[in-house]
Amino acid sequence: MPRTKEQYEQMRSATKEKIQTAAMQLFVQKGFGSTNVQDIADAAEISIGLLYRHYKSKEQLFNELVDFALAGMIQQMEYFESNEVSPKQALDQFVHEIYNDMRTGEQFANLLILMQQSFLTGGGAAVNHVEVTRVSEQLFRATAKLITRGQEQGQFRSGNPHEMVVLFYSTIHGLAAMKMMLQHNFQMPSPAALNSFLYKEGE
Amino acid sequence: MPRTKEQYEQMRSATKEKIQTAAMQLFVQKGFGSTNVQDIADAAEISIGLLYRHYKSKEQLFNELVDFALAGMIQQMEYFESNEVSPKQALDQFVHEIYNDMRTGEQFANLLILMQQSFLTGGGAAVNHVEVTRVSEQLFRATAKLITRGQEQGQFRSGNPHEMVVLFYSTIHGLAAMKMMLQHNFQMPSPAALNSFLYKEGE
DNA sequence: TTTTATAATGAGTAAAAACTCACTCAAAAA
DNA sequence: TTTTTGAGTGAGTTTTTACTCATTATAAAA
Repeated sequence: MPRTKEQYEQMRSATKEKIQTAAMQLFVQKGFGSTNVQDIADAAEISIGLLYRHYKSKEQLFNELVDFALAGMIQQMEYFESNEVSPKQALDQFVHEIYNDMRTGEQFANLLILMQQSFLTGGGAAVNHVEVTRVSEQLFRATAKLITRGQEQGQFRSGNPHEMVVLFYSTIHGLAAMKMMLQHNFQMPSPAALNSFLYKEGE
Repeated sequence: MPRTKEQYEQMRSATKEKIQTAAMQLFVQKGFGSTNVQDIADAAEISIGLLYRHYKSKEQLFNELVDFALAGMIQQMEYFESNEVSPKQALDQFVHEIYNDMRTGEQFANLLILMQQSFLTGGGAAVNHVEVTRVSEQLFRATAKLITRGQEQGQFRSGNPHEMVVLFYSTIHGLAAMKMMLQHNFQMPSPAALNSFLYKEGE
């Protein structure tokens, strides 16, 4: 006699999405500690009570968002490890995706900032922190292998692959931070500039 | 009959420094919102009361630390504008300082992270935010001029100077963030790698 | 119109955190 | 030994914020 299972399911997932969107925005904008649940509820246009029907704590909500970022990293890592395309193609694609996303939106930048915040958040009490570190290391290793292969094939500059990986992700992460700070004054550098330090001149 | 002015002054500045050191550490480590004044007082080995004799609020303390970072940026900017050395020398020196600081300590990285946090902190209520943006823009402009001069003198790669500046500072900032995240797993890339995208091959 | 299952509400509560203030402490000189 | 002055204290107060729960709203079907 009441609504169907599917209807309820649809309602729930709709509000969950509103919460996630609002929370992501606010956590990135103000930080975990300076964001309060009332703000999140207001931004999502729901009541605090409803927020707590979906997440048992502010921390759990934050963790779920971090998990999205982790899932994205794992997916990227798996693609790098699949060897479907050449190292240069793989990194060009990756940089291109980032470029497009960061020019037109902020999805990607937000996930990176959130990831960084997961290291601040409690100092120990919060978050799976360990999981984040583990996945990051995996992605770094996968990317280093890619670079090594690229060097063997002769398209990439020589240099310590691990060092190059750190520099690569630092640059991307730094761009996300700059975008957040400079807002509309931020001008995304071209993909070519972004990975020029990886490739030999002219490649 | 009590202590001299100088003695009191010395006592005050000693505790002030303890507060600043502790606060810097904690703000960078846990973020403004997740750091509480009790923690800061404990880390500085003083009472909360004494902390409030030096700073009228947690926010004011944070702002003073941000001001240190701003002062550093202004100093750097003035050096860039003084034209005491060639563009390449100026940037090489700068990168070298960063390299040394980030290999052996965390002073520099901490200031950058703090700067980023000044954008999160209240979302508007807190911090001089506007001041930070203004000084950043000034430093960016000064650095862009330096790059332009370097290009005219033929040592620098061609490319949009503003774009190169954004990439340059993004990379540095990203390295600071990486250092904070990876902790002892972080391996600082060499100065040569760091600014290779600025210079022509072989310069 | 009534029943029913679950979404949605928000005042209320408890815990945490920012901040105050009446007091003690320390050491130099009278 | 006493006086003086400002540093230093931390229990206590106020404010903020995370979280609860008794209650209401909704819409499909009987």
